[in-house]
Amino acid sequence: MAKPITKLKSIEDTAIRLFASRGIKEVTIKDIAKEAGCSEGALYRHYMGKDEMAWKLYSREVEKFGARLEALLKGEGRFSKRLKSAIGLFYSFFDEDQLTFTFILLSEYNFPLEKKVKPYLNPYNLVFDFIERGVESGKLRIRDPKLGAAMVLGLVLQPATLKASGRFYRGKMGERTNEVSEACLRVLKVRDSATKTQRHKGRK
Amino acid sequence: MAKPITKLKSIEDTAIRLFASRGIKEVTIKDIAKEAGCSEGALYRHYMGKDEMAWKLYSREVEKFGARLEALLKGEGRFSKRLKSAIGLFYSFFDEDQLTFTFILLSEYNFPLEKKVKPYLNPYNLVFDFIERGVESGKLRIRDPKLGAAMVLGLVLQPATLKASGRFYRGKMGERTNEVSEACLRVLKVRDSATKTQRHKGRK
Amino acid sequence: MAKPITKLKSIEDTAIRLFASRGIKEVTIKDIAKEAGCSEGALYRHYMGKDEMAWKLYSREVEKFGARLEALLKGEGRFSKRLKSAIGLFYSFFDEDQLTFTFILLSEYNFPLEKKVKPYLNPYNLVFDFIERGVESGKLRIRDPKLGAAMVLGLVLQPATLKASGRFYRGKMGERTNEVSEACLRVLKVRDSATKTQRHKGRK
Amino acid sequence: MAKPITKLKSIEDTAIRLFASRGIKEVTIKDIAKEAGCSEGALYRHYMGKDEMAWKLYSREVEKFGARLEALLKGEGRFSKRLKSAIGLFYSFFDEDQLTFTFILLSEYNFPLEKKVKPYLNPYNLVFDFIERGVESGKLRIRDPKLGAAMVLGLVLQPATLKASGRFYRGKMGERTNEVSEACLRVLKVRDSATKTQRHKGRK
DNA sequence: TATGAATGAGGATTCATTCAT
DNA sequence: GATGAATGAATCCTCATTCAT
Repeated sequence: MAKPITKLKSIEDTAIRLFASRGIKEVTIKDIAKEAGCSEGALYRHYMGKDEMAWKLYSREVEKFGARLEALLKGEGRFSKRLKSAIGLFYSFFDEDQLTFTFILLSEYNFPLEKKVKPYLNPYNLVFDFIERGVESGKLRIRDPKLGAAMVLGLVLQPATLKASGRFYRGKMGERTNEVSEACLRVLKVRDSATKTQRHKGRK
Repeated sequence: MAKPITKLKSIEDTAIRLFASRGIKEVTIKDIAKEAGCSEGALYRHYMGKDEMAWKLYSREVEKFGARLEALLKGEGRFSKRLKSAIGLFYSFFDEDQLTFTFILLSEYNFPLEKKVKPYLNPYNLVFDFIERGVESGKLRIRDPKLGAAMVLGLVLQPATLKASGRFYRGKMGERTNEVSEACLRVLKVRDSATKTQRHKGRK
Repeated sequence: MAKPITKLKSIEDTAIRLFASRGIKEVTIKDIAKEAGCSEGALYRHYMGKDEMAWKLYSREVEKFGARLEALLKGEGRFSKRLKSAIGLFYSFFDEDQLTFTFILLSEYNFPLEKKVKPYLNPYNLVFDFIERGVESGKLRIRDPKLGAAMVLGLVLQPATLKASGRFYRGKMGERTNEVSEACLRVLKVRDSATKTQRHKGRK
Repeated sequence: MAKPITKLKSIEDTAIRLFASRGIKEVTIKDIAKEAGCSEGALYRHYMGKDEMAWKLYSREVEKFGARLEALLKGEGRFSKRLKSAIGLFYSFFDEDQLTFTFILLSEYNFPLEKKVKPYLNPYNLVFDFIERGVESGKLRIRDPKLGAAMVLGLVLQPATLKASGRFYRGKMGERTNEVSEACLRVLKVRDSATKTQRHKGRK
């Protein structure tokens, strides 16, 4: 156990870090090899090429996150509670592994359209389903769940994007969970007791 | 005199179209030349190189939009009215020139950090200033204008991003202006008559 | 007309020469560029890659030769006369452009099977058709034209192959045209006056 | 003790098969290891490297065949009989182990010129010596034994080459031994009783 | 001993940019 | 000017061979 028998982890960590900070296209195999402390060819034992590596890392991380998100959104509890937990999950992911979060955020549109993560682990789909169920059950007074999901996702992610690019406050994103969650509830026109309470507090 | 103008326009239109659909990095000079119907060298008559071309087109379009946005956000009228006009501007830009809109959206993080559009025409700055003035004047009951601006921008842009990538309804974005505007007002906790009306309707 | 505006000819000549002497696989782009006096990238203006270049040169030369062969084999005159002319053509091709001849000989089995020269210019097909017509018209007393064509081709080409690899006499292949032609006539059991004369002479 | 022998055999069989179907250069160590069911490193236990392996396999097979050929060509019996046996040997080799035959045929020009099989087991040399002795003893009425050997070899091998590449009849090559042998006798202008009989039959 | 990850020296290819015509 | 062939540095990738485990 002294030495790892493979440099795969080092390669992957380095790749995610570089992809996050410079974008996939700007990172060369040479860069990764140099920073991972291995030869350029080592990469090809584990991946068919740079593009495949980028996609595999991206989909793996998205799906890993998607699995955690699914557990929260499909779990027990009031709508508003689950939503808040989900946003907490987004932001704790950001705070704990900003590189991976940023990698995901920035890479989304850098893959061919036919490449798709598993649909049932796709965060956008999960959020959409969650909101659609909320609309159908009458808990949300908005009309269009697709638009609602898009707005909520943008609302949640844009502050993180801004922070990732260094144009935001220094604190943890987790500290914003409450404010952002309440904004989401207002966007979605949620009616359950938590929201009412919220509004009362807001008014006083 | 018409001809050279036309040729440059053809190059720029082609470049924006290709950049929007494939990303700057994936587009070669040869691609642009072929589709614009000119030689590879012709491009260098107008721009110093591909990167400069991409940046000039990007900053020009962002600033052109920024100028229109500024006129609305700094204009007369109630906060809610101006916000709605601004969102209408975003979405009519999208509907009328989706390629350019997409080019801007996707290219934002593809330039070196030191490249910056003129700050007073930067849409994010304009939105931030607008919201900050709203907070300062007491029209918005949120605490952090930076967070508010980020949330609102994400809320507005994410539906457009989704539509640009083909994962949204077929209609015009302009049709969503009302819903999205109202969501923004709720996010920002605007207090002026328009919002109140909105809430009353919502409660009944 | 002072300078050629392209180095294509130089590249192609060099490529054929190197392919002939070392085999396609053993020749690198760098080798070709160096000997052709150009950069490595120059090649890619004219061909999509090394493999495509090799195939294009191969098929072009085979087809060029095939066209000359066709004119002889489908021309006027007795069977034996045309056969002899054809063999003369093979050997004068060898004597005049040994590099190209050798390139063709050695490269035949270095291409994927689905790559095919135009069938009506394929020398093997032309010889086969020629012999088949001879069999059908009763001029040849062999049974199987396919076998006959294969034997004749091998008989004609093997001496050239040997010579190309430096394991043969120094003289011109053209000097062997008569002996080889007569051997072919005997293999094919040709009956027309020329052959009979030949046999009489042989017996005395 | 059976196992290691079997493993080596599996590597060699696989190598010959892959070399025959794709050419030495196109086959990688990884390919061989995968198809032979062993590790990449295992190969280096038996050979110093890929090139050495290819050459050892080639020369071993050529010499094995050469030994059998020598026995026939230097054996007893009329010239024509021995020639026919030799051709039978070529074709039964082909029929019984087409992969090895093809490997030999296609690999001949893929080794450095200084690599040579043992001269007294080299099939070309054996055929040349055989024919030279025939010429010297007056059994063949051709002048140039080197040309004769080349013609005969080409005549015999070309049909096999064609068959190996799938462009020939389905039957066994062995069925062509008679026709090909007789063609060789005519090429070589053999005079011994067998030939005369042949000609008589041919004329009727 | 057997494995297969890693090496590293190339090799093919790309492509923004230059420049002779 | 306009053209597009050529440049050449950078990039991705290959693969025989080595070697730590």
